[in-house]
Amino acid sequence: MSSLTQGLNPEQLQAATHSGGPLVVFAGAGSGKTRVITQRVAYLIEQERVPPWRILAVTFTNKAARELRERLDKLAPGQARSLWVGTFHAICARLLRAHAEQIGIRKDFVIYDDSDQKSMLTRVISGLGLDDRQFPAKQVAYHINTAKQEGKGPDQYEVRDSLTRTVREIYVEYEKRMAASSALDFGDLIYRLVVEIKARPELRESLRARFQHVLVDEFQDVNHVQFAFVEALCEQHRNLCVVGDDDQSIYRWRGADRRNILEFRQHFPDATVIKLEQNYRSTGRILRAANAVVAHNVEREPKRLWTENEDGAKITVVACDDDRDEANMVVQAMRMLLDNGFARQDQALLYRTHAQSRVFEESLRRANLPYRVVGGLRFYDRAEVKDLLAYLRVLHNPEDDVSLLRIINKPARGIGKTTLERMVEAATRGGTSLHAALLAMRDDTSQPSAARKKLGAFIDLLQTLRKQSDQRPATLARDVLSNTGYIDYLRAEDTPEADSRIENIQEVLSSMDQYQQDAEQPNLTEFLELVTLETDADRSVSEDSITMMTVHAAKGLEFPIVFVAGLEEETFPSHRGFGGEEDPDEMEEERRLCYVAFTRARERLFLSYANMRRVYNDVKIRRRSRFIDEIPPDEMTMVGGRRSAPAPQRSALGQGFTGVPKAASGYGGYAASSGNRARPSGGSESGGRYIDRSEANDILEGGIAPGMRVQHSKFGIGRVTAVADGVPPRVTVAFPDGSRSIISTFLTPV
DNA sequence: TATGATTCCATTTTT
DNA sequence: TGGAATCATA
Repeated sequence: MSSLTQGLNPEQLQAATHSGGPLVVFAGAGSGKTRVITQRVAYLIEQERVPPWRILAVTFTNKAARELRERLDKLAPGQARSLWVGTFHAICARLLRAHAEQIGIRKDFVIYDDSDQKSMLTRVISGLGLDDRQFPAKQVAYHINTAKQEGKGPDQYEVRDSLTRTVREIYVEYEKRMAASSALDFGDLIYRLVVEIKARPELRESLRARFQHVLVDEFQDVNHVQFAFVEALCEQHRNLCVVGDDDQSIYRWRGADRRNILEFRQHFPDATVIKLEQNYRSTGRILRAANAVVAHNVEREPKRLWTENEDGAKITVVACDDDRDEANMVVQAMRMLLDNGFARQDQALLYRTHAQSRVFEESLRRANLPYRVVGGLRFYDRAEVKDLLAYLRVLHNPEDDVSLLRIINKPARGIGKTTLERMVEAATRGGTSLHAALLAMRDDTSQPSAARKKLGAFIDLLQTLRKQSDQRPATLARDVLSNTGYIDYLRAEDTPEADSRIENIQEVLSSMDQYQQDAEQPNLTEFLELVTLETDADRSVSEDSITMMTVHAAKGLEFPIVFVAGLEEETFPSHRGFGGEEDPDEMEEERRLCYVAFTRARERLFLSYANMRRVYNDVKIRRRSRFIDEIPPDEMTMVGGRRSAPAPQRSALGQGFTGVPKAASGYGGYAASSGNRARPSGGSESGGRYIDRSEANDILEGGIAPGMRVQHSKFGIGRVTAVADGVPPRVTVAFPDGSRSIISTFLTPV
């Protein structure tokens, strides 16, 4: 046991070795949460002798699940394999398949992702003769998904007005079509299982008997059905351990309910409460800044995060003229850091919305710095990837309407709109799948013979594929590509994008090969499920590049250097409500988001904001974010704000910047430190208004540059005449009564 | 059926 | 502003 729990602090130890009964762990940012969960699972297996297959650990991402398994494998070799670890969705999908017969669904049901769901809804809405402008699929999807999160089926869905009445109508029809397609959407995976658990005592008993201990990570972001699921599993043995941080709850808009963790003690009055408050990740300054900001929230579990780490450098706040200026400042600082021995993968840039990434991408490209943008379009969402998967899905489960519709005329095989409309109509009327309608239509002599022939050819194609394949995913996929001429169809486009599409197809094939090697029993069902439940962040491998992502995507990650950009009112915190009144709950969530952003940083935190920002078509004046003002002034250094931006060349930027600005000697002449681990491959060129070396140095070393007016507590106000390298830099200042050399940290710009 | 024009949309997005 | 999706037209 001692080897198992070595190096844990008393609270961590208590959490890891808690033997049973409800337990809630409030785990602040960087408090070693993952470690505790892993150690706890190991403890249960090794000490309490709980068989691994009777332990269920729920994580919020597939990546977290993988990590947990890997770590556990080191702690308790050989035990990790049979442990139940996964996201709510993955776990529930697995349980639904295992009990499919009992529940009365196809064992090989497909999982519809958001875009599949939207296609289905679009069809249902127009099938009901409704105006799709009045009832956009996206909005209806939101209502249906919310209902499922709250555990409400069409029957429980509350009708309040004419809109909800129609939504309910759509909901009913949608469920019918989903059933005909043997498809489940994301929400269904959990909702459906909960419904069945409630309705079927024998299922309930078998699930209860199966899991002896349940652990849930990121509990602050659990929604109602998810909680109901967990509660149902633990009702008897009550061995439920939940871990989370209410300050890091950032998915309220998706149904996450912080009350689940805040009110855990009401649900389980005998719950043990443990708070992990020691932070092992960040410097004192970063932690104090993050704490100070989040302390402005009213509704939170009181806690005091502390650290034994040293204070570290002050947080640098950079004021910029506009968004382009901001991008240049940040990139310049990144280059300086690279010169000072930090690697590219040590640095991350976080922003509130994806839209902000573009300017930075441009700047990074100009600076020749490799970067990686996490999120945005999921790999498996690319059209060509979806096409290939749709073929596989149809071959595997012909009833999958959405996939069938997607591929029936791709590549074009002369099955036109009218034919399809008739088919859809027949399927809806008969309550059958499209596939059934397709077969019937081919055999219906009252249909035009040309159409019947084309349909017949398509049916034969599917037949052939189904027969000739040995059903291993990769083989099947290759057969699909060759028999349908899909690659040629792409190639025929003859565009540069087509090439990258073909590459993407190749990547799918190789991921299939990989899967076949890794999986115990490779099969199409499992592969398809894996692919729909996998996100882009899950696939991302760390390369030697700077990482850019939204704050949401950064949750759970950490970096030595973190830049948070766009700290302006309206941007971060994001929008306010319509009437100008801001919603306090929303503002608190924004503040938590800010807390998450800051606490990703280990050593250095850079914040930036722009006084002017392009928003869609026009330029808006921006005010610095209140979150900056909530940071204790002592913890930060303000840089910039004094530069006026003449930049006549700015307009030339749009056409692509080619020349090297005249002033561009500063960066090239910079004396690099000896500890270089990575170097920017670019030359000394930089785009936009050039930031000279002293300015860049400001950003890094505390905002002191020649020419600036600075204040010293003893000598008063003076002007900087020179800055010498060093950390912190020594600054020569001309005071009224003579020149002095002073360490920059004793100076404040005025 | 392929293209160019037009229109629509834009917060975050663990699954 | 920019991109994706849908529409119109040859």
